[in-house]
Amino acid sequence: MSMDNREIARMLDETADILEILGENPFKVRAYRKAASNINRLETDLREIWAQGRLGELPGVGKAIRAKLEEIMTTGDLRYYRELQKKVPPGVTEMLAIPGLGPKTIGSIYTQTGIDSLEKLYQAARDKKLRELPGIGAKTEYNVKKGIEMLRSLGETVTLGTALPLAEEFKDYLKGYDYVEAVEIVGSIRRGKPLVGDIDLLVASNSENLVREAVKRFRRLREIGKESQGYIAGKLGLGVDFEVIIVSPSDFCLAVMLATGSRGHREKLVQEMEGLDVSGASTEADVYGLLSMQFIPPELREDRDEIEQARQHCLPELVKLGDLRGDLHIHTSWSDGASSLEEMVAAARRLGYSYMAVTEHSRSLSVSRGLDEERLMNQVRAIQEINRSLDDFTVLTGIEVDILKDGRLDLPDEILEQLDVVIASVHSHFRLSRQEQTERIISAIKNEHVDIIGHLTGRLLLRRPGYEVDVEAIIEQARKFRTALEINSHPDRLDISEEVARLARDAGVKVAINSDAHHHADMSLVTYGVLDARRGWLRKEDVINTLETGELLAYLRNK
DNA sequence: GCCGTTTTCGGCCCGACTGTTTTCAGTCG
Repeated sequence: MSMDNREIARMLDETADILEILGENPFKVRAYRKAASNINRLETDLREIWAQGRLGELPGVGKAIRAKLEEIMTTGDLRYYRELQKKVPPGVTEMLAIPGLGPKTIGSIYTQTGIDSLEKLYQAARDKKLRELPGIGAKTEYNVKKGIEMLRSLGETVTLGTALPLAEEFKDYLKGYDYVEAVEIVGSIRRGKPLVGDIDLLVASNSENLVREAVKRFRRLREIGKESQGYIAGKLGLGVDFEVIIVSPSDFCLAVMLATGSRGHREKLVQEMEGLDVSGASTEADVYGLLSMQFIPPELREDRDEIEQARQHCLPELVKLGDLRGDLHIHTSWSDGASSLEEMVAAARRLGYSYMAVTEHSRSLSVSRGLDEERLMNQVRAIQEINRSLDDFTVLTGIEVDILKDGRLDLPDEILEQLDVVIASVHSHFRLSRQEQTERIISAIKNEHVDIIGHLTGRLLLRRPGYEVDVEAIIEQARKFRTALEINSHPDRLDISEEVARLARDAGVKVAINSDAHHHADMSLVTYGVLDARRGWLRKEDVINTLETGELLAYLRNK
């Protein structure tokens, strides 16, 4: 079987997981993780790089990993990885997802008890057996139980960041056949939900048998599941389920609409359609038109009040990717970014931006090589130097300053006031009480130099819930002090969430859609942030980085 | 396991918190 970059990266990452549980040299573990993350971000197919004999040129790929990549290229598998899996079964590495439980503890549990699945671990925790092991007490046992319950509640979902690129590749593949008249991604992916259960594709074709055969030849296919007339389901690489529904071209438009959902939205539509002949409609807009409604963008079809608003023709005009004029949250190799300042500027210009703000971590975040005053001022001078050589692009100075435990900021006001953009973010003390956490963030909001609050809740999808904060109180203060909230676009974060985004909008609080890129390739992740914003009903005027350079600078100065 | 205009060997990201202990290992960002 052939694996794509992301599957190969996944295999290296899982190798790192196992090595970590086995107690291997942490630097070796990190080497595998680094190689995996670099491969994940490649824009070129690894196979192509291999064909050119250039695998060794990839950063983080030395002699040993190159040999493993070559084995994957030629055999489609990796013996080293299979051998490691025999020592540490997949059910054991899954335990790494439990918050507070790390490789050492997992290794010790597994070697001492042989527990090799989340299910068995849960039973052991419930039966109070875990606390009998050395180094594990009642508290850890309780956290294990809670952690597994949290993981269960997530169900069998994957992030949009995993599913969407795969869905698009599938769609493009099927579109290439001349007997396929149209393909559309439908279901929750089309609506831009941050977590999705599977990939749903709708195909318009008069040759449903040929389409099913084509599906079976898709290079990302892993297994075929149910199959029937006009329908085929199964599993793709990365373990993502899919369903393909094939309809005749004349039924396509209405079928797309119904299959896009959500269920609640669809049910209301069907009610509206009763007694109405919509068979002549060739676009979704036509159908909504026949129902005397505005076209409802898929991101809004969540059965909130979109149908009512569409009927009254007062749906907002949602912000679009093309509205973004710049990115206000960027890291470079000055702190923990993987790309140089120059590479990030080049990437921003390729995206057609007019500006970007360099916002490194501040000194308290020493893991990330956070900047102290001196290095920050050196960077400001470097940025001024770059700006002198650019006439159609502005690099803004900035910082992602740490909000300390007591709500003070990690850098003094005299420094912050010299910067164009100040983002304040929480990176520590996640377990404060809701009130303490809220007060801490509010004191950052009140600082006159703080322009944006970064990733407000710190949530990581499928990994950890956000910390407890009083969102309403924060929005109220953000409105009062004219501080914007960030939509952190990383598909694992999408923080603030669509719900909070809509609350912010309704309160008149501005939002910044940022990439938080640590690598030049990650600047394009704003597509996910834009989906989040659209699901939060945001318009262009709600988003500060849709402003032109001059307008933005004026806005920041008036803050 | 990777990397090198300080090095082909010896570094590589470190400090704080948590829960377990009773002086510290493990986890996290």
